[in-house]
Amino acid sequence: MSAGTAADDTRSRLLATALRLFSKHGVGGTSLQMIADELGVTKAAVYYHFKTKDEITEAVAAPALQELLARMDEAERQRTRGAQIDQALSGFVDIIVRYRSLIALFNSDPGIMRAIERSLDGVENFAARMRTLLAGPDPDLATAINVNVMLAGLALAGGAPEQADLDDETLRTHLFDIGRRMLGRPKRRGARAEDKS
Amino acid sequence: MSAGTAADDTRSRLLATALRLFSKHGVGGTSLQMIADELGVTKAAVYYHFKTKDEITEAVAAPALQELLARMDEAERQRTRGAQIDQALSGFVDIIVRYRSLIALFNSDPGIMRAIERSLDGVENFAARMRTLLAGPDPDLATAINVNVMLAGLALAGGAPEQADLDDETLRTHLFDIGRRMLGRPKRRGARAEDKS
DNA sequence: GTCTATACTTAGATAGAC
DNA sequence: GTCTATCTAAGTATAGAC
Repeated sequence: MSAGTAADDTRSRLLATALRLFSKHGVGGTSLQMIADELGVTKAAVYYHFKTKDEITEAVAAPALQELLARMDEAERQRTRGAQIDQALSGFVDIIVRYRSLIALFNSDPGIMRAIERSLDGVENFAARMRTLLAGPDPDLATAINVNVMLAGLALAGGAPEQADLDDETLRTHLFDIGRRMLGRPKRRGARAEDKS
Repeated sequence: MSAGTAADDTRSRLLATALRLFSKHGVGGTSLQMIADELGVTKAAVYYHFKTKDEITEAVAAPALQELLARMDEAERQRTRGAQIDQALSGFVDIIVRYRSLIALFNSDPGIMRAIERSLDGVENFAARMRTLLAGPDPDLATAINVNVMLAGLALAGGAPEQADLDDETLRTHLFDIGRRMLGRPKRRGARAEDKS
C-alpha cells in the first residue's frame, strides 16, 4: 500500500506542511504558494498531488471524520439505547478532544466546512446520524434542539482557545459530563453505564 | 445625520446587496465584482465606500454586535446576580434569534470572525464579558467550560439550518430554557425571575 | 464628493515541456 | 513527478472625470 515512493513521501510531507501552515495562518490565509515554498517545490507540483485546494483541506480533515464514523458504527451496534447514547457521546467527545487543534482550525476558518460537505457525502449525514443516536428516531422539538445545542457546543467549545491548555483527560471528562447532563442522564463515576431509557 | 445623499443611498444599498449575496454564496464566495455588478457600478465605486472587503463584512455584522453590547450593559446594571444572569441570557438569546440568518452566514463562512475581531476590539471581549456575567468573576473549571459550551451551542445551533423554519418566539423559548437548565437555574414560567444566587 | 478607467499584485488553476 | 509558462479572477490601489 504505502511503499515509500517519492510521491507518497511528497504527498504526506505536503499534508503535514499544509496542516502546520493552516494552523498558523488559517486555511484562507495559506496559499498554495506558501505550501510549495515550504516544500521546496512549485505550485504546479502541489497540483499534481491534489487537483484543488479543497482536496488538500479534505485530506487534512479526513482522519478525524473517518474515526467519528467508526465510533458511530460502534455505537449503533450497542443493544440498549442507554449504551448507544453513552457510546455515541463518548466517541464524539473523544474525537473532539483528540483532534481539537483541527477543530479549532476549522472553527476559525470554516470556508472549510463547505469543502468537506461537498466531498464526504456531507457533514450533514454525520450530524443527522449523531442526532438520531442521541435523541432517538422521532424526538420532540425540545429534545431535538437540545441535542443540536449540545453537539454544537461541545464541538465548538472543545476546540476553543479557552480550553486549549487543558490536558486531554480533563477536557474529556468535563465535556462528557456536560453532555450527559444535557441529555438528562445521571453522572456515572467509573462504572459501566446502565440502560436508562 | 443621514440626509439622503447619493453616497448614503449607495452605501446602504451596498450593504443590503452584500448581505443578500453573502447569504447566498457565503462571504468568500462573494466577490467585490459581484456586488458592484448587482449595484450597477464598478469595483472601484465599492472601494470608495469601503476600503476593504473586511470593512464590508464588519459593517454587515455591526448592528448585531452593537445590540449585544447594549444588552450586556443592561445586564450589568442589574443589582442581583440572578437578574444579571437572566438579563444576559435573554439578551444573548434574543440577539441570536433575531439575527440568526446573519449568524448562520458567519458560521458557514467564518473567515469573517477574524475580520470582526480585528476591528471591534475583538469578539473575545464580548465572549469574556458574557462569561463573567453568566459564570461570575472566578468560576471553577467545570462552570467555566459549561458556560463556554452553552454560549457556543446556543449561538451555533440557533443559526443552524435545522432550526431555520421555527418562528422566533418558539426558538427563543427553547434556547432560553436550555440556557437556564445548563446554568442550573429553575425554569420560570411567565413570572419575573427571582434572585437565586 | 462620487464615481470610472485603468492597472498592479497575488491566488487558484491548467497545459505542456522535461 | 516536477517545472516553466500562462490564464483568469480576486482584492487593492490610484488618477482623474464629473
